[in-house]
Amino acid sequence: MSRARVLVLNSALGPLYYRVPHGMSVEPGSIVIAPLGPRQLLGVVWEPERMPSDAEVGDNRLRNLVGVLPVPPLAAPLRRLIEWTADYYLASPAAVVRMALASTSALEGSKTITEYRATGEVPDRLTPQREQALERIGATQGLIRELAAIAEVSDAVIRGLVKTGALEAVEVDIDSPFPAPDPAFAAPALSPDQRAASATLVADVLKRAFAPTLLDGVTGSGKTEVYFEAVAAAIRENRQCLVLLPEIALTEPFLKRFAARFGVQPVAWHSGLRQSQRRRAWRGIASGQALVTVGARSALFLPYANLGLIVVDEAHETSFKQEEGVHYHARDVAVMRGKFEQIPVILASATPAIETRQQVALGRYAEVKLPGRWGAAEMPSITAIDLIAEPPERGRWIAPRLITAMTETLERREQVLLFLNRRGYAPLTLCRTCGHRFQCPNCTAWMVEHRLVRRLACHHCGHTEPVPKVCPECQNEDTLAAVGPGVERIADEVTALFPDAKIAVVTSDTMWSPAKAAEFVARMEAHDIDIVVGTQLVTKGYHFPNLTLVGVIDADLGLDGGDLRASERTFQQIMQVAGRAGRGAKPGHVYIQTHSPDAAVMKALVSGDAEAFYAAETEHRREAGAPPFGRFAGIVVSSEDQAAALETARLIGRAAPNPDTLAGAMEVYGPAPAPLAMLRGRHRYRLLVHAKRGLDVQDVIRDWLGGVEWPAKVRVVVDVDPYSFV
DNA sequence: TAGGACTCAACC
DNA sequence: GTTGAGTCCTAT
Repeated sequence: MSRARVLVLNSALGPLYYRVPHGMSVEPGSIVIAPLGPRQLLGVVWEPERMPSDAEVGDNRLRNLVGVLPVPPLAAPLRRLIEWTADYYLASPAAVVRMALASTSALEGSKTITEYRATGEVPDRLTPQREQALERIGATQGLIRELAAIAEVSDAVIRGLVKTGALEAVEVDIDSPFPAPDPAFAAPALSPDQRAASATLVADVLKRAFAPTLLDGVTGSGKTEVYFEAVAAAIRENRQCLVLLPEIALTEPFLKRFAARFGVQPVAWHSGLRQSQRRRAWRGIASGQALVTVGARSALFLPYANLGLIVVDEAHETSFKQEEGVHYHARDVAVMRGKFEQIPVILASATPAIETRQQVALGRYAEVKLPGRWGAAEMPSITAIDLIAEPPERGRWIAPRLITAMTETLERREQVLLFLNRRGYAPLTLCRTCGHRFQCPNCTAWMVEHRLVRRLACHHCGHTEPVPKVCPECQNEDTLAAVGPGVERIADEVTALFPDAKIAVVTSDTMWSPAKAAEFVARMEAHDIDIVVGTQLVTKGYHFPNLTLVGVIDADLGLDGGDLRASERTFQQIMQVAGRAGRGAKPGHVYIQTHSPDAAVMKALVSGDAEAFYAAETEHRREAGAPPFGRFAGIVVSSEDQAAALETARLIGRAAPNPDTLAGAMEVYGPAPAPLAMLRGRHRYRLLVHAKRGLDVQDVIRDWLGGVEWPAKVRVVVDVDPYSFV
């Protein structure tokens, strides 16, 4: 009897055995429908020897597989990636497989619709409507509805023409193929530096071997043009490319840029796709027809038929770390996929993460450097404004020196960007009379006032409520006071300062779709905006030659919180936003407002001495045994029932392996209330595991948690290599 | 005594 | 994760 090991899409279950009925044939990777209890689930056939299994199940207990889906089996490299990801991030393989099978509709096979086209026959009875229809339709092929619209006649006229034989039905696949990018469409004139860099990357593509490379160059140095040459090389070889971007908001400008270089847009993959778009993209990717995919991190697990290159753009971005479900880091998983697929992986960044720089230092990743900015553009000057020595007016946030610079910039008819990484009007709202603060009912977080929509919003769970007229505590009217600045408040201040300037606020609240992003770009290019006030959404990927002044409202914002990467992140973020200034022929200027101009990170920004800053940061990490020299893992215990969460957290803490048995290679801190002690109505406690490099932390944690039992209402989540210490 | 809230074990 | 079975409890 033929049996198959199947990984069913059920996160709580390991692989199960099924009987393969007569006439059905499966192989490892086949996507199947498997019965499970009263239900039917998707599953993937797996090599029996590759997944740890429970006791063997006798033949008599096996149920028949229901069917095999008409799509290519998941290839071995992807199966290895799924195993590695599940293993490394302590997630269930099923949860990872789910990301690969991201479109259920695509798995059902091809679907056709009926379109119609003219046969050339003329009907016996040629009414004026019929004549008009045939004339206007010409050689067009389309749905009845579409043809009727073109011909400006009713559907009935078209159907009549079908009946007479003047139009004929054609079955068309609903998933039309993606147009092929043309590697020669608009090949740019590269600088000698760019040419040298791209030659290395192109050679890697042609070698068809695993080759991770850091593509390191300042903002505006033309990294995209350089890796586009590697993409072009892969296209010529008829192999697929994946370009990962840290945010959906960056997709739109990237699509345009890609189309300008290759003549057509690449396939986009992100969470905002419609079901039909997702289906078409998945099928194009799985068949190998879609040659270039640009996407968010979830594009990493798709079943590319013929992958030849992965590019991770803005590779230092922390948003590549998934913070829900499977807590994977897309940059690291991209490198692993490259290893399993035996293809090059390019990590492009102006401010590479210390982890990545360390891999280069160890010789595991190659490095390709681009020295200066492209063409005539110079790096912008960076000046710190000491907010203690030169404070803004009371209740204002923009210091006089920055206001002067803005005035001068606007007089030159150039554009200004003010950066503040805080959405809404003010981060805290309180009652002036009784001191009541508005807190989210579900989270340990203040409600943030959003004046544009006149609501208070929690940025963690999405809870919103109208701004009340009276204080809910003391019932006094009109006593609410906004504390601290958000982008909306800065926009108000700018309006007061420059009443004639055209101002745009750009945050995820105002730029929530690719269409909105496109609109913003168009307005910037048309100089329909003088001053942009934005969050980190505007710090990446955009190229506005007329933008010459950048003001960082609160450079200290990212430094508090005691995060191990706080300084590095601040440096990266400010370098990134500074990189928006002076990308054309005109020089750029950057002012960073700070309370601590003597902090190492501020000095590094002003002096431009990134190497010294990185060296010092790296040394700190080494001394602290922090990544990449040591490892962390978070264990977050949460429940709606606070007592149950605390109880379980303590139980897990008590069950922690004795440090002596691990020869001091691992320490456990906590449990302590997580910094966000309540999130989405769940109380949270956290344990932090700190391990030396070389210890198999995952294995230790698996053993440890495997020996502890907790009630079903308590959730325990392990975050390997955490980025968020919330 | 029907129905609801809850726990528990099995799912191949 | 989801389901059905089993248990206890309570409103009628």
